[in-house]
Amino acid sequence: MRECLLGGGSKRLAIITRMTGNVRVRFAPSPTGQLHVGNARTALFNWLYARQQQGANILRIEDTDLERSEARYETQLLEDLKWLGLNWDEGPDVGGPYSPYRQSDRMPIYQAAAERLIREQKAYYCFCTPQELEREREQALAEHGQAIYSGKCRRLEPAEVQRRRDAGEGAAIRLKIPERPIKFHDIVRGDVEFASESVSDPIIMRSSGMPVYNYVVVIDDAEMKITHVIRGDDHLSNTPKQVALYEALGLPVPEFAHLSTILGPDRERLSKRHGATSIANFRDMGILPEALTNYLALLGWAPSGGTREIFSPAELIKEFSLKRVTPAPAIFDMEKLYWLNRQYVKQGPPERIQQLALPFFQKAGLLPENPGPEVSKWFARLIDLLAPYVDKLDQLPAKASLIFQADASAAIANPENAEVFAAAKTPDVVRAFGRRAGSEFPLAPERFKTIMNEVKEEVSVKGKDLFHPVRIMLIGSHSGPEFDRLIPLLEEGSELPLPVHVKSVRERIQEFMKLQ
RNA sequence: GGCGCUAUCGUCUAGGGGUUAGGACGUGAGAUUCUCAAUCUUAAAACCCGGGUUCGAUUCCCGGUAGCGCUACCA
Repeated sequence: MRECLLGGGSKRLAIITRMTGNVRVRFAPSPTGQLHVGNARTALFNWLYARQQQGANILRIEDTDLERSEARYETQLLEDLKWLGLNWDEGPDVGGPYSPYRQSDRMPIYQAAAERLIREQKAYYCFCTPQELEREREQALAEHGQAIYSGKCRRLEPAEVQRRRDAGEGAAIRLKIPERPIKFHDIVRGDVEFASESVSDPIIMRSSGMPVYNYVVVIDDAEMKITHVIRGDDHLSNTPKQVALYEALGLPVPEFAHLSTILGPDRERLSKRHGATSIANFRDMGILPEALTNYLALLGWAPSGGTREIFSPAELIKEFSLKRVTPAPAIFDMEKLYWLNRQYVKQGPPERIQQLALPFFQKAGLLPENPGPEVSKWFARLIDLLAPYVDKLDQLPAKASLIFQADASAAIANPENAEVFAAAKTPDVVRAFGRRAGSEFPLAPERFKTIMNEVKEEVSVKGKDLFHPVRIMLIGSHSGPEFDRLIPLLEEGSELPLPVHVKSVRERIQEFMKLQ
């Protein structure tokens, strides 16, 4: 498709865009740090809309801030997006009909457009120095409370401009903001209007020749034929300047959809100090990408009816609607994300969960780098047993300590077990069970049941008083999974070539009895 | 300070001129289980305040308040 699109010429392209409904959206991150949930949600909404409308999703890298942009962040960004399952049709890595897709590679385009605006007298050179501007701003603020550029250089005679330019005086380029209200439509917020007096003539080119964000974003969106600008609402106040730019350029203004901010529990904009906020953090915790996209979709959007919560990416594409996006800021609720993740861990295809869980065990040194089929089969059952106990995959190795770690003396010393040891019949149960099961290997679940019945008769205990001491002997705690599933795992694990030896039931009992 | 955006349970939200204001997370209680987790049932929990419009506002309008954003030769 891509080849035919590139090779087929503009006629072909026109046909394809018509077929695809013409919707073109973009996600335009700056490679200045980790991809963070707020931006990921913007990326998700763009992707959902593009896929639903069968339009194009474009990835553009906004790296005009050379000081803060780093190539490694760009690489990471692409990886994080892919991990989330958000793909793109045009971008710096895959190219596309509007290449290049990295702003630092598009400087001549910005330069040419700025020169055109100057020529058409829609923009002008501004010779004011930063110090002057600072002084003016303070004065304006004191006088009428508005820090608006005076427009001093706007009124300069052409001859003087020419003279100062020729003399080599540095100048930035400013756009003329028209003297009428600037209106635009926002899909999330409705009609928005800004009075002209509240919008300053913005600098579009710095005196260094580097273009400014609010300018390049418009040039790029226009050049790339973006039809819907879906982005964070921190850009809402910038939008009138951008609309004025589209108009000055004589280009169609796109539809806007400004998404509300995601806040931390303290109602402050979500940031690093709130803990895990980057996509990489969530991946490392063992949050599934589909759980994260599901949660993010629910932050600021709800299906009509508002009762369903669990949506696969395909279902989101089907149900999503920009018109149903809520304008109010939302607080990020880690607990709900965990709950959603648990649903995916429990209901997801077991092979997928095992595959995602494996690295956590390898990192903990509990499983080999290349587990053979025997080990894999055993591991699959281990995950099956443990999955209902966790919210996120990184909790799995700790939960598995009941399999991998058996420490009889720690079990005896653990204050949580004190109550069980204090029970009158506990020593009898330990002795009776130890005598019978301590020499058997492998212990079959049916045999275990028989033994438990015998112990029950001999000591005349039942329920907790019977089961708790036995469980402590086997896994060091009075609570844990049911024996039917646990015991075979221990017995089989003890014969497997694992980096950490899994003790069999017999070994566990013998160690425990020694300490009695 | 100015400009803009926002306002339903603690949180995410549905709804909308007349509703027992619905769902989910979390919390409490109960059921189940030898136990824990999971699961199921159940309870408590909300329309920011003041005016207007209206027979009737939580819903529409205006104002206030609060929160957030922008107010850079950052993005």
